[in-house]
Amino acid sequence: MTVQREAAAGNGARVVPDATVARLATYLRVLTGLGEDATTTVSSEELAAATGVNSAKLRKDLSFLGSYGIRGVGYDVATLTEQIARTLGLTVHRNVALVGVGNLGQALAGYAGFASRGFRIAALIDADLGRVGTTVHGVAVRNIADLEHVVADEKITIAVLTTPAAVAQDVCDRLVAAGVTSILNFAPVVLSVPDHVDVRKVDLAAELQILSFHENRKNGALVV
Amino acid sequence: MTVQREAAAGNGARVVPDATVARLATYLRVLTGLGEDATTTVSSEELAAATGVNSAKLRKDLSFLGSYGIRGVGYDVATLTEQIARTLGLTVHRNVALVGVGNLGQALAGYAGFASRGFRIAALIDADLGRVGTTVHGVAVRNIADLEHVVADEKITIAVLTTPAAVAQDVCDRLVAAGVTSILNFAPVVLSVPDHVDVRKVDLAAELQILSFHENRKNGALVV
DNA sequence: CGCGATTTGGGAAACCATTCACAAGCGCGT
DNA sequence: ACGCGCTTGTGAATGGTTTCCCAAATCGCG
Repeated sequence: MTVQREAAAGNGARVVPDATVARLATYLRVLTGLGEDATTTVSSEELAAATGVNSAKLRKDLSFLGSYGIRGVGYDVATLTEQIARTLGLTVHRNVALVGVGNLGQALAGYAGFASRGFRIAALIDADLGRVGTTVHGVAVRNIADLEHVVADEKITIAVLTTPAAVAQDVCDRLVAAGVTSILNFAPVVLSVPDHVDVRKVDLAAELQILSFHENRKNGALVV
Repeated sequence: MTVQREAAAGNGARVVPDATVARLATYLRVLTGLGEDATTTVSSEELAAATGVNSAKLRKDLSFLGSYGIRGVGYDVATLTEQIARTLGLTVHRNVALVGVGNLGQALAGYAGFASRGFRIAALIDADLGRVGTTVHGVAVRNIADLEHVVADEKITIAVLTTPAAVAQDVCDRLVAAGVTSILNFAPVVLSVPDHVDVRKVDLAAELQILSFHENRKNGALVV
């Protein structure tokens, strides 16, 4: 049975939908919390409540990873945690470079959530010579002139971009040329990159604007 | 013509799809940039290229706001900018409270992108008495004990939550009780709120995990 | 003043994601 | 050993989003 899913996968490719991937991280966080209590199994209903999704959606999401639940019982917390981590590629260690050590960059460099979930900020890079050579949260700030060396030496494939908007595309191009294949972009610009590079954008002002839209709707409904 | 859209809108309600709203902020940013050059009109093709979307999608997005384009010509930059701003509710001034003045909170408090797009950080709130009374980026840090007063006095409806995960739900409850109806949550927890409150979550570690998934896919394809 | 080049707006089709609904599987109690 | 209650996994239905495509509108030019 289930002929088409395997078939569509081709040589081992695309099976987990994007929307599912985006939720796996949340499931993983909640599961990790459950693992610290001595909880050994969860039902889809419980996990769904804790992660704020519908239980059918959760089951469908988990079914993309394989069949790790037990009918009548639920999911084993340890097994499920491991499978999600494996799917997300968190079993191999990933070094991350952060470029642009301004306010936001410094805050992210010290963000405990990165370290606690297996991402090591292996390099900080900045163009401001006043900052180069200083140490932020235990990591030395390197000169952007050495970007290519740093990326190669530390075997970095993921970069966090917190530079000013004006230089973001330039820095992005250099990162890509140096071998980076995933970029988390906080600069308010649309980066253009080759197909093999993934970019995720976090636009803080946009988030507030989206909230503003909904505020507007709430009030607008009253006014007429 | 177009009977059902108006009808579905009821007393002036829901017409712009969520996916569209999320992109409007990007369009607005690019348009603002164009306005500063002396560009007076853009075609959907040009604007689409600059914002990294498909031109058909862009036209459909804009058509939800009304019919502000001119066939054969394009969109007037000034008009379109204004219409998007109006749709997003950016014509009225919005005061924002930021709760949790740690590393990330301080960085966000100073984030130029908020101020430049019409959001004023009207209040900083923290529980650490060592921080209360200090000034960060020109705004005094208030005691969390006064949260309710601050929210009421400053007429705040939008809050940014950058507290530790452990207290996020408590703080959220108090914000909601005090009248906040939109929350931008950076704490890695799923907040539960009443229906009339909107929450948007920014999960920085999740973003890296999603990138990690794609890194994994890229390599996985090579290995087998 | 009419024609061709251009570009919007939107109907319709294709695609993806969510939700529903239930058969199949599992463990426990008897 | 067997049935009962519980929970998964997944087809099918639904809903939302994107893409395709082209008629209709506008401008500039001869």
